[in-house]
Amino acid sequence: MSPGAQPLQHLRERKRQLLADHFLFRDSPAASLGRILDLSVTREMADGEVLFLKGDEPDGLYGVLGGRVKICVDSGGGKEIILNILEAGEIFGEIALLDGEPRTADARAMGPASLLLLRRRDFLPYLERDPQLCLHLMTLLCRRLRWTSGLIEDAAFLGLPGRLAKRLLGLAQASGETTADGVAIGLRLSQHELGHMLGVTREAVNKVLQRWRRRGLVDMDQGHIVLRDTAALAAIVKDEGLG
Amino acid sequence: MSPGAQPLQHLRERKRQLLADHFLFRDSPAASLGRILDLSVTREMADGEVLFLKGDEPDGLYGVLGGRVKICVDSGGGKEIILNILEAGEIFGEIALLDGEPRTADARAMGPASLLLLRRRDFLPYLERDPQLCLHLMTLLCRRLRWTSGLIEDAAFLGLPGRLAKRLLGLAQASGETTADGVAIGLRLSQHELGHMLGVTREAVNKVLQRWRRRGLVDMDQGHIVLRDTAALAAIVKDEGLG
DNA sequence: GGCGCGCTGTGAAGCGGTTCACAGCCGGCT
DNA sequence: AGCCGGCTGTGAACCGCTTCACAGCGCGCC
Repeated sequence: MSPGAQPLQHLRERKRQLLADHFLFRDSPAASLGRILDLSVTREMADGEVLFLKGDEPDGLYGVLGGRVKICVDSGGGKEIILNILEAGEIFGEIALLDGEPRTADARAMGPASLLLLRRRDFLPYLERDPQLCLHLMTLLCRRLRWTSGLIEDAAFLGLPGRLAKRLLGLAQASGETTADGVAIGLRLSQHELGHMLGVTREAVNKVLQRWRRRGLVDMDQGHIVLRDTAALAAIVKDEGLG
Repeated sequence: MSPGAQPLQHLRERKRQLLADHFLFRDSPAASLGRILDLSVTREMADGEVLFLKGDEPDGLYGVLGGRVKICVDSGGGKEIILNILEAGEIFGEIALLDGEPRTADARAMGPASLLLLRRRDFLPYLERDPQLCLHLMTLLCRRLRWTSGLIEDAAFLGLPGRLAKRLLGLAQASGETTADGVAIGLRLSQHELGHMLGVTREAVNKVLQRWRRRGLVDMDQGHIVLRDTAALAAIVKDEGLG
């Protein structure tokens, strides 16, 4: 169980698992997977360490072997928005991989993390000869596009309570565990970070959560949030949706 | 010059031009282009006519032969956001083409328009055997992704004046003509539509524009907007960016 | 232990944009 | 001509979120 103490064979096996389990490489034969694996590099990151910054020249495609990575953008004046938080098993960085333009956002480790890197110059030539993989990559891009369009819609149509409820429900689905009291969100997120995800201040998030706690919709315990009434939260999203 | 009176040869030629000029098919040999052309269908639209709605099953990839098409989303309660306005020569609808999921937004004609349609079932098999085209399609998706990420950033970091200035400068670049007074925006957009592009009300747009007109930054004349001082507008964008 | 720091909780004041209400203007239609 | 509908211009009231200010709490670190 103790990470870092594993021999090299295990590392390669972890990398293989990551790729094999991801839908990008679902249809790749074992031989191709092996060749891709040979091209891959690993990188260990400390808490808060920067992987790349917006504007950087792209290096390649990343996969999360362990830990979490935050994708975010900073305005000059201290403001920040968190576009996404990626967990083990997820792959990111496709945009700059494919078009070779500078990165569109920052990536930093949240807590220690270990990553897999497929360098652009190694991977691209490979990609050109694998139409199946191309198609999967396009599906991935489509997913991202649907996700970002969704964010734009939500920002335009929902108020803070609606967006917060929607996000909490999403987090619960992605990493929640159901208990007697309701669904506990696995991720430990500060209210500050929640605010950054929604484009509002920490205080605004707090006030909504407090209101909901008094009404019994949620519960908070040292940073962990428990959704006690997911139906009511879903209703808040829906109500605000109709203007 | 009179459209609609053209013989069929000219129509096919217009379609060929659209495809050949678009960067998606830049590297396609003439033969492939001909075959794709054979698969394509045209469609004439009246002002305001609906091409498809959010949630519809996808039919295929569209190209604008003439006129303009508005890509937008409606909330239940009358609110609307305009995600994009596409002009002749542009191609859209790739997301649903590629992943086969329901459409993410509505598309309607702004004024009469004529379109080209490549049906999904005809085009997809073709695509699978053309890795070069796949790569270009991915580049297109990347561009869209960069565009939508930009919208999210702007919404989070800029106030209304910043977003408006940025959008006007963008429109000027895309369809502006430089005159003695400054850059006139070719597109005739109502303030209502401008508001929908920025996620604010028509009144808010008006008040900002009036302020700028009094300061000599812009001029308005029956719906046409002239940017008289693009440098000052760019400065507004930049200033708010570090806020 | 005690100190400091980062997170949480809360209220007061301010502001940006909405909503509502109304007036003028232009173009199209009859 | 006269009317009507859609766009523009403008002010007043309202509201949601920000900003600022401060207090408490838990945890790690010296």
